[in-house]
Amino acid sequence: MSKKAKFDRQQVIENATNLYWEKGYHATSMRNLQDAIDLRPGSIYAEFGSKDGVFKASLEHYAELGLTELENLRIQSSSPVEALKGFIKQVVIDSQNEAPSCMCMLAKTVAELTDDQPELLSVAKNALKSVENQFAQLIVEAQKKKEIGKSKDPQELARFLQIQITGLRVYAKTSDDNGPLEKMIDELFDHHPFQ
Amino acid sequence: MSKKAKFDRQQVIENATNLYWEKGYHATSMRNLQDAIDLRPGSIYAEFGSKDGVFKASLEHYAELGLTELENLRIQSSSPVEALKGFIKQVVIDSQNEAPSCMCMLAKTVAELTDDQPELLSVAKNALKSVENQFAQLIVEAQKKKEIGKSKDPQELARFLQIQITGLRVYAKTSDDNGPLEKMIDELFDHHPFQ
DNA sequence: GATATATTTGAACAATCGCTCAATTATTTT
DNA sequence: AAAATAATTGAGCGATTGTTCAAATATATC
Repeated sequence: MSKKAKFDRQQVIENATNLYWEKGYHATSMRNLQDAIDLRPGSIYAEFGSKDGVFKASLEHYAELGLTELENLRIQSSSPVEALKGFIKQVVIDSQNEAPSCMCMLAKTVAELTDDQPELLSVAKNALKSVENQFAQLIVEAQKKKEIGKSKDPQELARFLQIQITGLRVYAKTSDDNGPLEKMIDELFDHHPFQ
Repeated sequence: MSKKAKFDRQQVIENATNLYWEKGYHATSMRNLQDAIDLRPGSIYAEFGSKDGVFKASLEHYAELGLTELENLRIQSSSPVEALKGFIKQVVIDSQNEAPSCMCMLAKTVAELTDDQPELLSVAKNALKSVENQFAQLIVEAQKKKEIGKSKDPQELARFLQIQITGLRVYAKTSDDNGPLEKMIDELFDHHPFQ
Protein backbone atom coordinates (compact mmCIF):
# COMPACT_ATOMS: atom_id res chain seq x y z
CA MET A 1 0.00 0.00 0.00
CA SER A 2 2.99 2.29 0.29
CA LYS A 3 6.35 3.15 -1.07
CA LYS A 4 9.24 1.52 0.73
CA ALA A 5 12.33 2.13 -1.33
CA LYS A 6 14.48 4.33 0.87
CA PHE A 7 18.03 5.58 0.65
CA ASP A 8 20.78 3.73 2.48
CA ARG A 9 20.65 5.36 5.91
CA GLN A 10 24.01 3.98 6.97
CA GLN A 11 25.71 5.27 3.84
CA VAL A 12 24.07 8.67 4.27
CA ILE A 13 25.31 8.95 7.85
CA GLU A 14 28.78 7.89 6.79
CA ASN A 15 28.95 10.59 4.12
CA ALA A 16 27.54 13.20 6.51
CA THR A 17 30.10 12.19 9.13
CA ASN A 18 32.98 12.61 6.71
CA LEU A 19 31.84 16.12 5.80
CA TYR A 20 31.15 17.25 9.37
CA TRP A 21 34.41 15.66 10.50
CA GLU A 22 36.33 17.67 7.92
CA LYS A 23 34.62 21.04 8.17
CA GLY A 24 33.15 21.09 11.66
CA TYR A 25 29.62 21.94 12.75
CA HIS A 26 29.33 25.62 11.88
CA ALA A 27 31.24 25.59 8.60
CA THR A 28 29.06 22.82 7.22
CA SER A 29 25.88 24.13 5.61
CA MET A 30 22.77 22.13 4.86
CA ARG A 31 23.50 22.61 1.16
CA ASN A 32 27.01 21.19 1.61
CA LEU A 33 25.33 18.29 3.36
CA GLN A 34 22.71 17.83 0.63
CA ASP A 35 25.46 17.52 -1.96
CA ALA A 36 27.59 15.18 0.13
CA ILE A 37 24.80 12.76 0.96
CA ASP A 38 22.84 13.26 -2.29
CA LEU A 39 19.47 13.90 -0.65
CA ARG A 40 17.01 16.75 -1.03
CA PRO A 41 16.02 18.83 2.03
CA GLY A 42 12.66 17.09 2.46
CA SER A 43 14.24 13.67 2.82
CA ILE A 44 16.89 14.91 5.22
CA TYR A 45 14.37 16.63 7.47
CA ALA A 46 12.02 13.64 7.35
CA GLU A 47 14.83 11.36 8.50
CA PHE A 48 16.87 13.54 10.85
CA GLY A 49 14.63 16.49 11.78
CA SER A 50 17.28 19.18 11.59
CA LYS A 51 20.91 20.03 10.91
CA ASP A 52 21.56 19.18 14.55
CA GLY A 53 19.88 15.82 14.08
CA VAL A 54 22.28 14.91 11.27
CA PHE A 55 25.21 16.10 13.34
CA LYS A 56 24.11 14.07 16.33
CA ALA A 57 23.78 10.94 14.20
CA SER A 58 27.25 11.67 12.79
CA LEU A 59 28.80 12.06 16.24
CA GLU A 60 27.30 8.75 17.33
CA HIS A 61 28.45 7.05 14.16
CA TYR A 62 31.96 8.45 14.59
CA ALA A 63 32.15 7.20 18.18
CA GLU A 64 30.93 3.77 17.12
CA LEU A 65 33.59 3.74 14.41
CA GLY A 66 36.33 4.36 16.97
CA LEU A 67 35.09 1.80 19.45
CA THR A 68 34.79 -0.82 16.73
CA GLU A 69 38.29 -0.08 15.51
CA LEU A 70 39.61 -0.49 19.04
CA GLU A 71 37.84 -3.85 19.32
CA ASN A 72 39.30 -5.01 16.03
CA LEU A 73 42.79 -4.04 17.08
CA ARG A 74 42.31 -5.90 20.34
CA ILE A 75 41.28 -9.04 18.46
CA GLN A 76 44.18 -8.77 16.03
CA SER A 77 46.72 -8.28 18.79
CA SER A 78 47.66 -10.66 21.55
CA SER A 79 48.38 -7.79 23.91
CA PRO A 80 45.98 -5.12 25.18
CA VAL A 81 48.82 -2.61 25.41
CA GLU A 82 49.76 -3.30 21.81
CA ALA A 83 46.14 -2.73 20.80
CA LEU A 84 46.11 0.61 22.62
CA LYS A 85 49.41 1.64 21.07
CA GLY A 86 48.18 0.61 17.63
CA PHE A 87 45.02 2.64 18.10
CA ILE A 88 46.93 5.72 19.12
CA LYS A 89 49.35 5.40 16.20
CA GLN A 90 46.46 5.03 13.85
CA VAL A 91 44.53 8.09 15.03
CA VAL A 92 47.59 10.30 15.43
CA ILE A 93 49.74 9.23 12.47
CA ASP A 94 47.69 7.34 9.87
CA SER A 95 44.66 9.62 10.12
CA GLN A 96 46.73 12.44 8.65
CA ASN A 97 46.61 10.80 5.22
CA GLU A 98 43.43 8.76 5.33
CA ALA A 99 40.82 10.57 7.39
CA PRO A 100 38.71 13.65 6.55
CA SER A 101 40.63 15.46 9.29
CA CYS A 102 43.59 14.50 11.42
CA MET A 103 41.62 15.88 14.35
CA CYS A 104 39.40 13.72 16.51
CA MET A 105 35.87 14.69 15.53
CA LEU A 106 34.72 14.47 19.15
CA ALA A 107 37.51 16.67 20.50
CA LYS A 108 37.00 19.04 17.58
CA THR A 109 33.32 19.30 18.48
CA VAL A 110 34.01 19.84 22.18
CA ALA A 111 36.47 22.57 21.20
CA GLU A 112 34.11 24.24 18.72
CA LEU A 113 30.71 24.21 20.39
CA THR A 114 29.51 26.31 23.30
CA ASP A 115 26.54 25.98 25.63
CA ASP A 116 24.41 27.28 22.76
CA GLN A 117 24.32 23.63 21.62
CA PRO A 118 24.08 21.79 24.95
CA GLU A 119 22.77 18.54 23.55
CA LEU A 120 25.37 18.17 20.82
CA LEU A 121 28.10 19.10 23.27
CA SER A 122 26.81 16.49 25.67
CA VAL A 123 26.77 13.80 22.99
CA ALA A 124 30.40 14.55 22.13
CA LYS A 125 31.48 14.57 25.77
CA ASN A 126 29.72 11.31 26.53
CA ALA A 127 31.23 9.66 23.48
CA LEU A 128 34.71 10.71 24.60
CA LYS A 129 33.95 9.24 28.01
CA SER A 130 32.85 5.97 26.37
CA VAL A 131 36.16 5.70 24.56
CA GLU A 132 37.97 6.49 27.79
CA ASN A 133 36.06 3.71 29.54
CA GLN A 134 37.05 1.32 26.79
CA PHE A 135 40.67 2.32 27.32
CA ALA A 136 40.25 1.59 31.03
CA GLN A 137 38.83 -1.83 30.24
CA LEU A 138 41.85 -2.69 28.10
CA ILE A 139 44.12 -1.45 30.87
CA VAL A 140 42.40 -3.72 33.38
CA GLU A 141 42.99 -6.57 30.97
CA ALA A 142 46.63 -5.54 30.66
CA GLN A 143 46.97 -5.61 34.42
CA LYS A 144 45.65 -9.15 34.52
CA LYS A 145 48.28 -10.08 31.94
CA LYS A 146 50.96 -8.30 34.02
CA GLU A 147 51.68 -5.84 31.24
CA ILE A 148 50.81 -3.01 33.61
CA GLY A 149 51.32 -2.92 37.38
CA LYS A 150 48.13 -3.73 39.27
CA SER A 151 48.64 -0.81 41.65
CA LYS A 152 47.79 1.66 38.89
CA ASP A 153 44.31 3.11 38.60
CA PRO A 154 42.88 2.11 35.19
CA GLN A 155 40.61 5.17 34.94
CA GLU A 156 43.54 7.46 35.67
CA LEU A 157 45.66 5.81 33.01
CA ALA A 158 42.77 5.91 30.54
CA ARG A 159 42.31 9.62 31.19
CA PHE A 160 46.02 10.12 30.68
CA LEU A 161 45.80 8.42 27.29
CA GLN A 162 42.85 10.56 26.21
CA ILE A 163 44.78 13.69 27.08
CA GLN A 164 47.84 12.48 25.18
CA ILE A 165 45.82 11.61 22.09
CA THR A 166 44.05 14.96 22.02
CA GLY A 167 47.28 16.87 22.49
CA LEU A 168 49.13 14.81 19.91
CA ARG A 169 46.42 15.14 17.25
CA VAL A 170 46.20 18.91 17.56
CA TYR A 171 49.97 19.11 17.47
CA ALA A 172 50.04 16.88 14.38
CA LYS A 173 47.96 19.48 12.55
CA THR A 174 50.53 22.18 13.35
CA SER A 175 53.56 20.19 12.25
CA ASP A 176 54.61 18.12 9.26
CA ASP A 177 57.25 16.11 11.08
CA ASN A 178 55.78 12.94 12.57
CA GLY A 179 59.10 11.74 13.93
CA PRO A 180 58.75 13.27 17.39
CA LEU A 181 55.14 12.14 17.64
CA GLU A 182 55.91 8.53 16.80
CA LYS A 183 58.68 8.56 19.36
CA MET A 184 56.34 9.96 22.00
CA ILE A 185 53.76 7.27 21.27
CA ASP A 186 56.37 4.52 21.43
CA GLU A 187 57.52 5.72 24.82
CA LEU A 188 54.04 6.44 26.17
CA PHE A 189 53.69 3.17 28.07
CA ASP A 190 57.31 2.95 29.24
CA HIS A 191 57.21 5.75 31.78
CA HIS A 192 55.04 7.42 34.39
CA PRO A 193 52.14 7.12 34.92
CA PHE A 194 52.27 3.63 33.42
CA GLN A 195 55.58 2.60 35.00
CA MET B 1 42.58 69.83 8.43
CA SER B 2 41.01 66.54 9.40
CA LYS B 3 39.20 64.60 12.05
CA LYS B 4 41.44 62.56 14.30
CA ALA B 5 39.30 61.24 17.12
CA LYS B 6 39.33 57.50 16.60
CA PHE B 7 38.08 54.58 18.67
CA ASP B 8 40.50 52.80 20.96
CA ARG B 9 42.01 50.21 18.63
CA GLN B 10 43.49 48.18 21.44
CA GLN B 11 40.18 48.00 23.28
CA VAL B 12 38.38 47.02 20.08
CA ILE B 13 40.81 44.19 19.42
CA GLU B 14 40.50 43.04 23.00
CA ASN B 15 36.70 42.86 22.76
CA ALA B 16 36.88 41.15 19.39
CA THR B 17 39.35 38.63 20.78
CA ASN B 18 37.08 37.77 23.67
CA LEU B 19 34.16 37.13 21.34
CA TYR B 20 36.14 35.09 18.80
CA TRP B 21 37.83 33.19 21.62
CA GLU B 22 34.46 32.22 23.03
CA LYS B 23 32.52 31.39 19.87
CA GLY B 24 35.21 30.50 17.36
CA TYR B 25 35.69 31.79 13.83
CA HIS B 26 32.64 30.47 12.00
CA ALA B 27 30.08 30.94 14.77
CA THR B 28 31.00 34.61 15.14
CA SER B 29 29.15 36.84 12.70
CA MET B 30 30.09 40.36 11.74
CA ARG B 31 26.93 41.55 13.49
CA ASN B 32 27.98 39.78 16.69
CA LEU B 33 31.31 41.53 16.29
CA GLN B 34 29.71 44.93 15.66
CA ASP B 35 27.78 44.64 18.91
CA ALA B 36 30.76 43.39 20.92
CA ILE B 37 33.15 46.10 19.79
CA ASP B 38 30.50 48.82 19.34
CA LEU B 39 31.54 49.85 15.84
CA ARG B 40 29.54 50.14 12.66
CA PRO B 41 30.53 48.07 9.58
CA GLY B 42 32.21 50.99 7.84
CA SER B 43 34.62 51.60 10.68
CA ILE B 44 35.44 47.94 11.05
CA TYR B 45 36.17 47.49 7.34
CA ALA B 46 38.18 50.71 7.23
CA GLU B 47 40.37 49.48 10.06
CA PHE B 48 40.60 45.71 9.48
CA GLY B 49 39.49 45.14 5.89
CA SER B 50 37.43 42.03 6.50
CA LYS B 51 36.13 39.53 9.03
CA ASP B 52 39.37 37.64 8.52
CA GLY B 53 41.33 40.81 9.24
CA VAL B 54 39.67 41.20 12.62
CA PHE B 55 40.25 37.53 13.36
CA LYS B 56 43.91 37.78 12.42
CA ALA B 57 44.37 40.79 14.69
CA SER B 58 42.62 38.86 17.45
CA LEU B 59 44.87 35.82 17.03
CA GLU B 60 47.94 38.02 17.22
CA HIS B 61 46.62 39.84 20.25
CA TYR B 62 45.80 36.55 21.96
CA ALA B 63 49.30 35.21 21.33
CA GLU B 64 50.83 38.42 22.63
CA LEU B 65 48.66 38.10 25.74
CA GLY B 66 50.00 34.63 26.45
CA LEU B 67 53.63 35.52 25.85
CA THR B 68 53.32 38.56 28.12
CA GLU B 69 51.70 36.49 30.83
CA LEU B 70 54.54 33.99 30.62
CA GLU B 71 57.09 36.81 30.95
CA ASN B 72 55.28 38.20 33.97
CA LEU B 73 55.21 34.83 35.66
CA ARG B 74 58.92 34.44 34.98
CA ILE B 75 59.64 37.78 36.62
CA GLN B 76 57.47 37.02 39.62
CA SER B 77 59.06 33.63 40.15
CA SER B 78 62.65 32.85 41.00
CA SER B 79 62.47 29.60 39.09
CA PRO B 80 61.81 29.06 35.37
CA VAL B 81 60.16 25.73 36.08
CA GLU B 82 57.85 27.36 38.60
CA ALA B 83 56.95 29.96 36.00
CA LEU B 84 56.12 27.24 33.49
CA LYS B 85 54.07 25.32 36.03
CA GLY B 86 52.24 28.49 37.03
CA PHE B 87 51.46 29.24 33.40
CA ILE B 88 50.08 25.78 32.81
CA LYS B 89 47.94 25.90 35.96
CA GLN B 90 46.59 29.24 34.92
CA VAL B 91 45.58 28.25 31.40
CA VAL B 92 44.25 24.83 32.36
CA ILE B 93 42.58 25.54 35.73
CA ASP B 94 42.02 29.28 36.22
CA SER B 95 40.88 29.92 32.65
CA GLN B 96 37.79 27.80 33.31
CA ASN B 97 36.31 30.56 35.45
CA GLU B 98 37.92 33.70 34.10
CA ALA B 99 38.45 33.36 30.36
CA PRO B 100 35.91 33.53 27.49
CA SER B 101 36.67 29.86 26.88
CA CYS B 102 38.72 27.30 28.76
CA MET B 103 40.13 26.32 25.39
CA CYS B 104 43.31 27.81 23.98
CA MET B 105 42.15 30.13 21.21
CA LEU B 106 45.08 29.09 19.03
CA ALA B 107 44.48 25.37 19.43
CA LYS B 108 40.76 25.96 18.95
CA THR B 109 41.51 27.77 15.69
CA VAL B 110 43.87 25.08 14.45
CA ALA B 111 41.20 22.51 15.26
CA GLU B 112 38.37 24.46 13.59
CA LEU B 113 39.86 25.83 10.39
CA THR B 114 40.73 23.95 7.22
CA ASP B 115 42.90 24.87 4.24
CA ASP B 116 40.02 27.09 3.09
CA GLN B 117 41.58 29.71 5.40
CA PRO B 118 45.29 29.11 4.85
CA GLU B 119 46.46 32.47 6.17
CA LEU B 120 44.50 32.38 9.41
CA LEU B 121 45.55 28.80 9.96
CA SER B 122 49.14 29.79 9.42
CA VAL B 123 48.91 32.67 11.88
CA ALA B 124 47.54 30.33 14.55
CA LYS B 125 50.19 27.69 13.90
CA ASN B 126 53.03 30.21 13.98
CA ALA B 127 51.73 31.71 17.20
CA LEU B 128 51.66 28.27 18.81
CA LYS B 129 55.23 27.76 17.66
CA SER B 130 56.23 31.10 19.21
CA VAL B 131 54.84 30.02 22.56
CA GLU B 132 56.63 26.71 22.21
CA ASN B 133 59.89 28.55 21.53
CA GLN B 134 59.33 30.63 24.64
CA PHE B 135 58.84 27.43 26.62
CA ALA B 136 62.14 26.15 25.21
CA GLN B 137 63.88 29.34 26.25
CA LEU B 138 62.66 28.94 29.82
CA ILE B 139 63.78 25.32 29.76
CA VAL B 140 67.27 26.36 28.67
CA GLU B 141 67.31 28.75 31.58
CA ALA B 142 66.16 25.98 33.90
CA GLN B 143 69.01 23.82 32.68
CA LYS B 144 71.50 26.53 33.52
CA LYS B 145 70.01 26.65 37.01
CA LYS B 146 70.24 22.85 37.24
CA GLU B 147 66.48 22.50 37.59
CA ILE B 148 66.47 20.30 34.51
CA GLY B 149 69.19 17.94 33.34
CA LYS B 150 71.34 19.48 30.62
CA SER B 151 71.18 16.33 28.52
CA LYS B 152 67.55 17.01 27.68
CA ASP B 153 66.57 18.65 24.42
CA PRO B 154 64.76 21.94 25.23
CA GLN B 155 62.70 21.92 22.03
CA GLU B 156 61.56 18.38 22.72
CA LEU B 157 60.51 19.28 26.25
CA ALA B 158 58.77 22.41 25.01
CA ARG B 159 56.86 20.39 22.46
CA PHE B 160 55.90 17.94 25.18
CA LEU B 161 54.50 20.78 27.27
CA GLN B 162 52.46 22.14 24.36
CA ILE B 163 50.93 18.72 23.81
CA GLN B 164 50.12 18.37 27.51
CA ILE B 165 48.48 21.80 27.68
CA THR B 166 46.34 21.19 24.62
CA GLY B 167 45.23 17.79 25.85
CA LEU B 168 44.55 19.04 29.35
CA ARG B 169 42.50 22.05 28.20
CA VAL B 170 40.26 20.00 25.94
CA TYR B 171 39.82 17.46 28.70
CA ALA B 172 38.97 20.24 31.15
CA LYS B 173 36.02 21.16 28.95
CA THR B 174 34.67 17.60 29.15
CA SER B 175 34.98 17.27 32.90
CA ASP B 176 34.05 19.26 36.00
CA ASP B 177 36.55 17.63 38.30
CA ASN B 178 39.86 19.52 38.27
CA GLY B 179 41.47 17.26 40.87
CA PRO B 180 43.07 14.85 38.40
CA LEU B 181 44.23 17.69 36.18
CA GLU B 182 45.94 19.59 38.99
CA LYS B 183 47.67 16.41 40.04
CA MET B 184 48.87 15.79 36.49
CA ILE B 185 50.25 19.32 36.26
CA ASP B 186 52.02 19.01 39.59
CA GLU B 187 53.70 15.81 38.48
CA LEU B 188 54.47 17.00 34.95
CA PHE B 189 58.07 17.99 35.65
CA ASP B 190 58.85 15.11 38.02
CA HIS B 191 58.93 12.36 35.43
CA HIS B 192 59.92 11.51 31.87
CA PRO B 193 60.70 13.29 29.64
CA PHE B 194 61.86 15.87 32.21
CA GLN B 195 63.54 13.42 34.58
C1' DG C 1 -4.21 -1.80 -14.23
C1' DA C 2 -6.28 1.15 -10.72
C1' DT C 3 -5.86 2.84 -6.13
C1' DA C 4 -3.64 4.18 -1.99
C1' DT C 5 0.16 5.95 0.37
C1' DA C 6 4.91 6.65 1.71
C1' DT C 7 8.83 8.86 -0.29
C1' DT C 8 11.17 12.23 -2.84
C1' DT C 9 11.62 16.51 -5.10
C1' DG C 10 12.99 21.34 -5.47
C1' DA C 11 11.15 25.98 -5.51
C1' DA C 12 10.80 29.26 -2.19
C1' DC C 13 10.45 31.28 2.64
C1' DA C 14 12.19 34.63 6.21
C1' DA C 15 16.39 35.45 8.40
C1' DT C 16 21.00 36.24 8.38
C1' DC C 17 25.51 36.33 6.12
C1' DG C 18 29.85 39.40 4.85
C1' DC C 19 30.29 43.63 2.99
C1' DT C 20 29.67 48.43 0.38
C1' DC C 21 29.15 53.23 0.07
C1' DA C 22 26.62 57.63 -0.16
C1' DA C 23 25.41 60.57 3.43
C1' DT C 24 26.25 62.47 7.90
C1' DT C 25 29.06 63.92 11.69
C1' DA C 26 33.00 65.71 14.02
C1' DT C 27 37.40 67.83 14.18
C1' DT C 28 41.20 70.82 12.48
C1' DT C 29 42.99 74.53 9.85
C1' DT C 30 42.41 78.91 7.80
C1' DA D 1 32.81 81.36 11.38
C1' DA D 2 33.90 79.03 7.10
C1' DA D 3 36.15 75.57 4.64
C1' DA D 4 38.45 71.21 4.32
C1' DT D 5 38.72 66.53 5.31
C1' DA D 6 38.91 62.37 7.95
C1' DA D 7 35.88 59.31 10.69
C1' DT D 8 31.53 57.39 11.39
C1' DT D 9 26.96 55.99 10.36
C1' DG D 10 23.45 52.70 8.87
C1' DA D 11 20.48 51.47 5.13
C1' DG D 12 20.80 48.08 2.09
C1' DC D 13 23.33 45.03 -1.47
C1' DG D 14 23.40 40.09 -3.40
C1' DA D 15 24.40 35.68 -1.57
C1' DT D 16 23.62 32.16 1.60
C1' DT D 17 21.55 30.31 5.85
C1' DG D 18 18.27 26.49 7.95
C1' DT D 19 13.88 25.01 6.92
C1' DT D 20 9.08 24.21 4.87
C1' DC D 21 5.62 22.12 2.00
C1' DA D 22 2.77 21.49 -2.12
C1' DA D 23 3.56 18.83 -6.03
C1' DA D 24 5.54 14.89 -8.28
C1' DT D 25 7.09 10.19 -8.07
C1' DA D 26 7.49 5.39 -7.03
C1' DT D 27 5.99 1.24 -4.84
C1' DA D 28 2.71 -2.06 -2.47
C1' DT D 29 -2.00 -3.76 -2.32
C1' DC D 30 -6.27 -4.92 -4.42
